Amino acid sequence: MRTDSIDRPSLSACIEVSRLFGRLNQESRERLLAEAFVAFADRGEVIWFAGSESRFSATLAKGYVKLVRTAAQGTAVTVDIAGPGHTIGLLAVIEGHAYPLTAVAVSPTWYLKVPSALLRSLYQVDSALRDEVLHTMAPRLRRAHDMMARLTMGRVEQRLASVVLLLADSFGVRHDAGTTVAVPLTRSDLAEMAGTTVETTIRVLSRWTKAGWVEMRRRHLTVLHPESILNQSEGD
Amino acid sequence: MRTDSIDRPSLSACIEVSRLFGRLNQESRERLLAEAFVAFADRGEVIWFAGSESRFSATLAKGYVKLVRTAAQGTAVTVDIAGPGHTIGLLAVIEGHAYPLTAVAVSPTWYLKVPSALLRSLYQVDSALRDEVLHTMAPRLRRAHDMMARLTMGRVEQRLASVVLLLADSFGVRHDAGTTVAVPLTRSDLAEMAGTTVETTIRVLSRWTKAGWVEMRRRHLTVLHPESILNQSEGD
DNA sequence: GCACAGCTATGATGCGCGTCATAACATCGC
DNA sequence: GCGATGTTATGACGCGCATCATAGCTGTGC
Repeated sequence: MRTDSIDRPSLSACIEVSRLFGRLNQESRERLLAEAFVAFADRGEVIWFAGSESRFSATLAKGYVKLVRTAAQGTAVTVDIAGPGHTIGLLAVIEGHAYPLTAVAVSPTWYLKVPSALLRSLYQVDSALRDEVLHTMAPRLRRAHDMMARLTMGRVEQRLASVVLLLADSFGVRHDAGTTVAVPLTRSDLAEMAGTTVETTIRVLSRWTKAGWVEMRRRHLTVLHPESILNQSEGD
Repeated sequence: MRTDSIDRPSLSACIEVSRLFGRLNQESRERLLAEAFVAFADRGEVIWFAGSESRFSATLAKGYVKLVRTAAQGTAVTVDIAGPGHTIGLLAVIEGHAYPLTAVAVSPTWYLKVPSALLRSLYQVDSALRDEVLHTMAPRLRRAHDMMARLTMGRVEQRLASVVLLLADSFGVRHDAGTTVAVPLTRSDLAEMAGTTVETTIRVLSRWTKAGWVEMRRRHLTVLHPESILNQSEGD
């Protein structure tokens, strides 16, 4: 089933949800409305490839995007995930570099496509935007360092736990029983993030399911006992 | 042997080598000269702990500092290394957060200590400084993503190779025979960066030494055949 | 309905590397 | 000089997890 264009958000809706463009001054905002446009990427579709010239940034309105680093031999590692409100490709565009990472939609995604020239000129003019850029970079750097630390040390089970909890933290929807990760991820996606294989990921997740710590339907993961999945490996 | 205070660099020398403060306007520069001061940290000394309130940033003049994340159980992971010209603690100070990482000197280090209040006020006033901050963050984020990818995938031997080559690239001194890493690192430091144990690191390095790919004296590592140490694991 | 692709699941096998020894050196302080 | 501490080095053992193989399951297109 294809996502209908009925879901298509308006230009201004895209700007609204954005942390980056949300507080733009009137003039900048109008330029954005005039020159930026809304685009769509289906699940699995590549928005841009690592190494290609940066022509635009993408501000996500609906859906989720994984940022992937592909190694020489073909193994791919997901180093970050972006959701609604996030802007990706920002640094590459502003600094005029090629995209360092490949961006792939993990769910049907609507996003605001801002041409490089426009973004750069807005960046020059609007000092509020400049501050916002820094504010969006800081947590990303911190997340990256955090994940680096968690990934380099310890058991695979711990690493998976870290990944799952980070996801629940960043994109979780809390309800009575637990927290459901809003991003629709396959075991393969999770494996790619934790730096392990699909098989091991499946094994660990079924173990957790049997223990009643998580629940999984389709591509949606619900964390019931965060402490348990974290401690199992630490304590033991 | 303690590093003598004879080596102590002047305030202006510290500012000179800095990428961040190098192009400051006259007024900002004078404030810096008036309110910042030079400090020293011996090898192994902690400059600040993760989680503590950020009171100052540090601009390195001589020596090297590792940025470490310490996990709950005590295992430490080095997520970044800074050398002369680099400024650390920047984001924490500007955003008014606690330091996210622990900073430890890996060699006798002289640095410029810039109080938070001063840095923040300079940041507000001087727009050139603001741009520089972004320029210094971008490569760090890229490096972090790069290392994340390399660390999550593959053999320990590859990961060590990545770490060593990154070091040679960032802090290498080229000469006829090869590239010598300027940072004095122990096997334990390298292990901490590659996410492995000291023993394995030693084994791998002796293997490389026997193959004639690297040379090591004291804490100084020289890379002779970069391609070999990278390919051994990939190709095989 | 059927076929096909993508995802989930489970079991057998082997080896990479973490863990636990033990010891030779180097470096520093006294 | 001496011992204390940190660093480098090597060997034995065993488990965790990647790899390979196989199969049930779910959704999508014809």
